[in-house]
Amino acid sequence: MSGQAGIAKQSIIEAAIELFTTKGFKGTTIRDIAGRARLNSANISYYFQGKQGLLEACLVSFFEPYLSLLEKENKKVAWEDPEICFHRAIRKILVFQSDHHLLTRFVWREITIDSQISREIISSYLMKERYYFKELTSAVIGEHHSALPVSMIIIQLKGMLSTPFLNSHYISEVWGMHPKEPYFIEKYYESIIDWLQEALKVQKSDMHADRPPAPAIKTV
Amino acid sequence: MSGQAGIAKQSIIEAAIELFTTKGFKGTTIRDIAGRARLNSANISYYFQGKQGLLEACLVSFFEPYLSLLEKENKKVAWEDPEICFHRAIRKILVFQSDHHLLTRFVWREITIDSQISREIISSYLMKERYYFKELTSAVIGEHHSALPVSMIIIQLKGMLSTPFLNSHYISEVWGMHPKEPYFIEKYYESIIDWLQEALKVQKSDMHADRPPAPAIKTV
Amino acid sequence: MSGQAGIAKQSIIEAAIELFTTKGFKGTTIRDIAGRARLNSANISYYFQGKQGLLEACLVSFFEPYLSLLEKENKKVAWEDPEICFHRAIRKILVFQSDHHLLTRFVWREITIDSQISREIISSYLMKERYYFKELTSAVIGEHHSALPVSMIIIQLKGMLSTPFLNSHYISEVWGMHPKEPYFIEKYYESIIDWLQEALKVQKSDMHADRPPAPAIKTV
Amino acid sequence: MSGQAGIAKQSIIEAAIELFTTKGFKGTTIRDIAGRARLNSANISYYFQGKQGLLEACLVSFFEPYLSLLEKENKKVAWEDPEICFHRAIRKILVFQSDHHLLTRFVWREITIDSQISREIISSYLMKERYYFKELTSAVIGEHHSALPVSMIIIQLKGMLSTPFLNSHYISEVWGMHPKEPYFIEKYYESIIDWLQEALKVQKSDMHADRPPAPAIKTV
DNA sequence: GATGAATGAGCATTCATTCAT
DNA sequence: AATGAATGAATGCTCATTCAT
Repeated sequence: MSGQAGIAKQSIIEAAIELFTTKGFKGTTIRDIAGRARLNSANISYYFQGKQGLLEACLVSFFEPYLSLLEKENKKVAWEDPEICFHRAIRKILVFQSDHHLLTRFVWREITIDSQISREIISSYLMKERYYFKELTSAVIGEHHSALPVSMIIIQLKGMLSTPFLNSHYISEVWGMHPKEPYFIEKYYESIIDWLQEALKVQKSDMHADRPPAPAIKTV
Repeated sequence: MSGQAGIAKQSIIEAAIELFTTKGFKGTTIRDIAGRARLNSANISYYFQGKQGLLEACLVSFFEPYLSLLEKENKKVAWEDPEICFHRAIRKILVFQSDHHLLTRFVWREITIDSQISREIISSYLMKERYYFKELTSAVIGEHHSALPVSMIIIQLKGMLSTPFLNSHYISEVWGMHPKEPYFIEKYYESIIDWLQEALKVQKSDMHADRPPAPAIKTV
Repeated sequence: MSGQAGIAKQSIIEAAIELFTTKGFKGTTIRDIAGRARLNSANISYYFQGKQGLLEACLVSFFEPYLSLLEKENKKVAWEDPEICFHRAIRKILVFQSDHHLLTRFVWREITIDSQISREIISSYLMKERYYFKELTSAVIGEHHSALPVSMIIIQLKGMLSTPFLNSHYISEVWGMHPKEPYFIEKYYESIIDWLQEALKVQKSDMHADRPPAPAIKTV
Repeated sequence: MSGQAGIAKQSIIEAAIELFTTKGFKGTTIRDIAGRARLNSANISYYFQGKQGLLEACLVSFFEPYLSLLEKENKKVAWEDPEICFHRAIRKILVFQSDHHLLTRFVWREITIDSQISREIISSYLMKERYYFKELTSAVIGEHHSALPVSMIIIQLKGMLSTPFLNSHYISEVWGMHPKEPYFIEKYYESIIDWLQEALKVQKSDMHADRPPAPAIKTV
């Protein structure tokens, strides 16, 4: 019984992720979802207490394993080389996102909309994510100064991790392959590590000594 | 008359950008927009031939100056140092996006939704963007090989340029400032240049000779 | 088995009466009822062949004992003082309605709605009620004329008998007690009898000889 | 313009009253109403902010003139014979209810349902009604005791005034005429006055001296 | 006999759009 | 040019009912 219902719930979530991703949350009707899941639309309200509940279920199905993954790597720092842990965390995140590339695109896009998402839920998830990134970074650089300030590293890292999934069309055009393909993930992982090693490099002197001055442009 | 109408059109676009950004395109009603612009909602259909037309007007108001900017820097490569041009282009893009941070967030988010946007328009804009980025990159590295493949550079650059605007909440939390503030833009510009210089470095030998092997993780 | 089922049926009816009374028939869902009766909602369709059947069961549970009561008093007229019988009938009706004050409120309200009730059932019940009232009245006044025409007596009596239950909030406010309380029923019974005795008084001459003329008001 | 809209609003209210009365509030769909008013159903939300708003408009359209009528007669007590005022008030109420017999049936029925009506609105209207009835009664009996306690007079009066409209089918059967017909209203008015004069009769001794004892019936 | 899953019809409501003025 | 009234399609949701277990 609960097994039967579980299958229905799962098929609804899968249909929802696909449609939410391609058409947006607001652009998807529960009839669309029900049609794709080959169920009656009333079941969505029945199982998830409404469209909003379904959205939250989708978000949870992304954030729970995502943060659990980050937490796990964070704990290993205590007895393993922090840099190895950090690299492995990045790799696992890429693989996880690749395995759930639709959901990933949907989540990182939809949280940029103020409404329609219970901000409290999202805020707490993002706070945890930031915390884990910061801890991993700190563990690597220790007492030293890195080439980039920690806050900048975190922001850029976050951008790098989500970019392929938010710009999948772009990547298809440039690479002729979908961002979920293992080969792309592998290459992309390598390029992030390259950047990260450079960014985390311990500094001895003034960090921007030999950079040419920025061209002057006036802000409006 | 056309002056009066021009003012009305402009105030509609401004209201639309604000609301589209915070509530999403589908989540915004034309009555919301009309209310904020202090106009009757029938005017929107009147001026823009419907909500869809308003959306396209917003996109055009972003992409036209954005691509014009890129094109201009691209032309200068003929008689100026390509690297200077590239850096200046990056700087101008950041400043432009900062000046129109709401619109920027809206555009880079909304184009990840398949529906509701005339794909032809978007595709051609993005194709041009890619072309300019590729030309600038090629102009810098010339015949040589860079540390990163050109396609990877372009993807990461694109991610870096949009990340602060797509994750403005995140940046507020980490930096205690909004991504539109000049100080942030300045620092962020510097960090992109650092990364770009590293990425464009001309290679003599195998690029990944001394990187530790990636930890093995099986993809599902 | 039928004992078990009987208990279930009874608990459903009790829950239904309570909810139908406070929320109306249409305003009550069978899940509400099932929830209150601590049963699965499918049982209601099972036991009563649908919500409509449950409604009819409720109506029957009111009208059967109500009319049986009236019939009984009507029969006694053959060998007892008709006036005593009439008074006793009124008393019993008040007590019966007091004992089932929720059901009473529900029934007298719901039959004023044309739809949703099998009119035939209701009509035949009300016809019987009218018949008994008329017989009782006739038995008391015999060949004579009463102060009020019989038809008027019946209508006002009907109004008086149902008023306290249809206006229970009103009575709570005025009396500080619920219309189901014995003290109120007692006083109310007395006032009806006072009115009835006056109304049934045998007339010798023109019945309205000394009433002041009604103030003239034009009907729209 | 506002004239046009006024006509639409009025036709909606008229259709609503008719349908609410015969089918109940919950049993009436806004499409029913819109269909009868020959308008699109969206107009109802447009004009009345939803079905609930339409309900409230109907209630207000009953209670405002009803209470205004009562208030007016109440004021006249200062310089006219209170009994005349009371009788005239009763007459006007009957005429008003007769002129709006559907609305009357609907209102006096629907307020017996707890839900779906903003209780605060109703409560304040009923409180005023009670107050006016009490004032009129007190003005007539002055310092003396009436045959019936004031609270009992008010409750019975209320019942008498609403009974014909709540039991219109009943009256049709008994009288062969509809309760809205002037002849019925006239006769009914007379019978109320008869009862009222008896009830308000000033008492000299114990009021129930010669009434036969009530037959004993045990309450369950 | 009793239950939870599943359904389809129907609900109030929203919304972009049209149109007469 | 500009507006308020009016519309119809579509949406999320509710609910009585059915059915397999």
